[in-house]
Amino acid sequence: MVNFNFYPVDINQKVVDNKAFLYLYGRTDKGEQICLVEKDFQPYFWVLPKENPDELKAKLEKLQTDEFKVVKVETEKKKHLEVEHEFLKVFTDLPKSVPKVRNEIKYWDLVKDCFEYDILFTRRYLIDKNIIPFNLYNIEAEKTVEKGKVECFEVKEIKTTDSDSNFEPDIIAFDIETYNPTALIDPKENAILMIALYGKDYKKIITWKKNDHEDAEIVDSEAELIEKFKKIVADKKPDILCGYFSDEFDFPYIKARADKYRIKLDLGLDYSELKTGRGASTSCTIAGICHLDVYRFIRSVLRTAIKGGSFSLDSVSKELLGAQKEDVDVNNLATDWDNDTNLEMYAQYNLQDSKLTYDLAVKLFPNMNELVKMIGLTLSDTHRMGLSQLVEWFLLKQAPDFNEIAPNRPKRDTITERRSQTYTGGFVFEPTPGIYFNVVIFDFRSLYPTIVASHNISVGTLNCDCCEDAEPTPGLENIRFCKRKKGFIPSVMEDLIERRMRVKEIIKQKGESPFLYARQMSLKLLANSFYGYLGFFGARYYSFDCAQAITAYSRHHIKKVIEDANKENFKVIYSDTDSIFLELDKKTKDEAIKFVDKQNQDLPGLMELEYEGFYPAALFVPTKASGAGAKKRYALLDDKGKINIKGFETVRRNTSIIAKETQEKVLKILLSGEGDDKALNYAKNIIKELDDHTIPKEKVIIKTQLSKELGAYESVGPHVAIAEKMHKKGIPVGPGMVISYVVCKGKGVIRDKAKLPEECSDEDYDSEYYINNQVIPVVERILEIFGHKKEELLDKGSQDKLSKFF
DNA sequence: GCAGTACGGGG
DNA sequence: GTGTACGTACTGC
Repeated sequence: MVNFNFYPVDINQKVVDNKAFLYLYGRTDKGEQICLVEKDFQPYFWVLPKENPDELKAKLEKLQTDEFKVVKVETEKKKHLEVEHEFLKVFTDLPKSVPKVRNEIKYWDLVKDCFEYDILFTRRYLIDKNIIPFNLYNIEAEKTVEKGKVECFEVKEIKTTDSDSNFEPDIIAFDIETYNPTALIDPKENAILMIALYGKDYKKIITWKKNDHEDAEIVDSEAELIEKFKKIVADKKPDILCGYFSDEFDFPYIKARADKYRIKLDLGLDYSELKTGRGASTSCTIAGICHLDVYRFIRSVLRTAIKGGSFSLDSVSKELLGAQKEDVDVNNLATDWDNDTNLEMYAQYNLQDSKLTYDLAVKLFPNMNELVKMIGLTLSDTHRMGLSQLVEWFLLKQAPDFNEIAPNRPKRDTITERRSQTYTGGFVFEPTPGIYFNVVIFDFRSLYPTIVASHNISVGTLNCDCCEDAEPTPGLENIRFCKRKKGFIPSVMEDLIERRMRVKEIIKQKGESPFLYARQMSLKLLANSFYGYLGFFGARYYSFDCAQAITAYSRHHIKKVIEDANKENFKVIYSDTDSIFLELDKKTKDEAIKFVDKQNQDLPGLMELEYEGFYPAALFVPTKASGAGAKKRYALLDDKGKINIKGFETVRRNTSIIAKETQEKVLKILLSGEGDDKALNYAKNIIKELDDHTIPKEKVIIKTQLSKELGAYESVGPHVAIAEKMHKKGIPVGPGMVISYVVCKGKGVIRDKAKLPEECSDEDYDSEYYINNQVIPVVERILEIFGHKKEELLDKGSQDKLSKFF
C-alpha cells in the first residue's frame, strides 16, 4: 500500500473483463504524472415506482438478458422537485446497460418514471465521489500494472485534504500551418508545413524545409513532422495541450494527415488514439491529457465579455493580452514555400500564434479553474460547455446535497411545446431618438439572481400547499412562492451570491489578484445564467412560471425606481431591464448618487441599485418601423472622450468595408459635438465618391463562404453564382472557400450582377447597390434624428438615378 | 412571410 | 462513450 497526494486532471472509462473501470489521470504533488484505477464503482440509475415498490424491486432484480443485466436494486427515500418519494436505485453490470435497462422497463405498469439514466459514467463517478479536478486529494492505493505511459495505482481510498494549494498545470500550446495554394482548406491534398509548440520555457517550430528561425527544427518529411510532434507531447507530458480552434481545425487536420501516412496518433497516456469529433461542434479528446480548445471556451463562456465582436485569435489576443498576431499575409505561404522564400518569417508567425494561444490559456486558467471547481467536472468537459450546461451540471452536482434527484432532459415534443410558449421580458422605456447631454446610468446589480434569492423562486416552492394566501407575484395572480421553506434553486443561488460578496470583501481588504477576480467573475457568471436556464427549452429544471415570475418582479422593481426618479425631477430617457438612463438636466451627479442610496434602503434582501456612471453625451436612433427609439441601440461618449457603440449593425464578413467605416465616422462626428451638418456632409461625400467611383473597388468587396459542393445548392445566391463562374474558368472551388465578389452594373437579381473582383475595375461596381443597400441603411436612421431625410444624402447629380428607389 | 442557407474560427 | 451545436441574419422565391 502506498499513500500520496494527487491532483486529478482527466478521467476515462474502459470495460475490462466485462467490468467497467475508471481511470483517473493526474499529477502527484511531487509532479509525477500517474493514473489511478477505480474498479469498484457501479453504474446505476433511479426508478420511481407507480404504487408497489417491492413488487417492482423483485421484478427488476430478476431482469437479465444476453445484452444487459441488473445486478442490484436498493430502496431509498429521495426528493424529486422538493417532494419526497421512495425510489429504487437500480445498478447494472455495465454503463451501456443503463439505457438498455431503462428502455426495457420504461413502459412497465409498475414504473412511473426513470431518472438520471443519461449521466455519463465518468461524470457520475466524479459527482458521487465528490472528486473535483485540480483539487488536492490524499490517496491510498496499490501499485498495479496497466498498459500505459504513466505509473498506475489501484485506488483503495480517496480522501479530501484541507490543502488550498493551487494546481499549476503544465500547459503546451500548438498551432499548425498548412500548404494553401487555393483558398480551399483541404487536408486530403495539402500538407502540414509547420507545427509550432509553446510552453513555459519551451518553444519550437517543426518544419520539413530549410528554415533559419532559431527555434526551428528541420525534419525530412511531413510524416516525420507528425512523429516529432507525437514525441514532443510524449516527452513533455503536459497536463493541458491547447490550441485555438483546434477541435475543428488543427487536430482534425493532423489526424487526416496521420491517417494518410498510416501513423497512429496514439497521444493518449494509455496509448489510445486521439479521438476527433465528426462534423461541427464536437470535441477532440486525448486519454489522460486535457485537450483545451481556447476558442471554444471564449466562444461559449466569454462571448459577452469580448467587446470586439470577433473571436479570431488576433482580436481576442488584442483585447485580452494587448498582443497580436505577426503581421504576415498567410495567403502567400504556398507560393513562398514553393519558392523557398520568407520561410523564417512564417516560422515566426507560426510560433507567435502558439504563444498567443499559450498566453490566453494561462491568462484564462484561473477562470476555467474556478468553473471546474464549481461544476466538479474535468476542464476538458467544462470549458466547452455553454452557460445553460454549466448551470445544469452545477445543479446536478448540488442535487445530492439536497437529496434531490434531477428531472430528465426534455424530449423532442416537449421542446417544441416549450419553444412555442412566450412571456413578457424585462421592462423597456423606449428612448425618444436624439442626442442627449450629461447622462447618468443606474443599474441593478445582479438583478435576476437577487430576485431569485429574495423572492424564493424555485420549481419546488411554486404555488406550495402551505402558503395559499401569500401575496402573488406582481401582475401574475396565479403565481406565488413559498414563504416558509427556502427552495433548492434559491438556496444554491443565495450561496453563490453570498460567496461572491465574501470574495469581493476579501478583494476590498487584501487587494485584487487574478485568482480572486476569476473567482468572483465565475460566481457572477453562473448566478447570472440561472434565469436564462430556467427559461431555456432544453433545461432539466425548466420552469416557465419561474422564468416569468423573475421578469415580473424585475419590471415591478424598475418601474418603482423610474417613478421615484421622475418624482424627484430627474429626466428618465431610457430604461431596459436592469438599467436606467437619466438626463441630469438641472440636477447634479451628487444628487443622483444620493437618490441611489435612498432607493437601496427600500429594496428587499440582496437586491441593490448601483450608480454606473456619467456620460457627457448619448445618442439614440429610431427604429425602422415605428420611428420610436430602438432598444439596445445607442452610442455613448464617456468622460474620457471614448465612444462606446452598442447594438449597431455588427459588421459581418458579407458587409463591405465602406459601410462599416461610414457608420463609425458619422457617430464619432455627432457625439463629439461637431454637428449633424458635418456628419451629413461626410456621408453625402462617401455617397458621391461611390457614385463617382473614386472609392476603390477593394472597399466594396463582399465576402461569403461556400458551405457545400456547387451541385448541392437549391437556391443560388450571388456567391454561388460566382463560384460557378470560377469553376468554369478552371479555378478549384469547394466547401469552406470564401468567395469574394463585387456587385456590378447590370440587370437582374444580385447574383446576375456579381463579378469577381479581378474581373471588374473601380468603374464597374454598382454604385446604386452600394449606396442603397450598404451605406444608406447604416447611416439613415442616425441622421433621421436630426430631421435629415434619405433624399438629403444624395447629391443633385445622382438624384435622378436614385430617386426610383425611394 | 417563409424556407433555406450561412456565419463563426482555422490556412 | 449513460453524447451529436446554436442563435441569429440574410437571400431568394
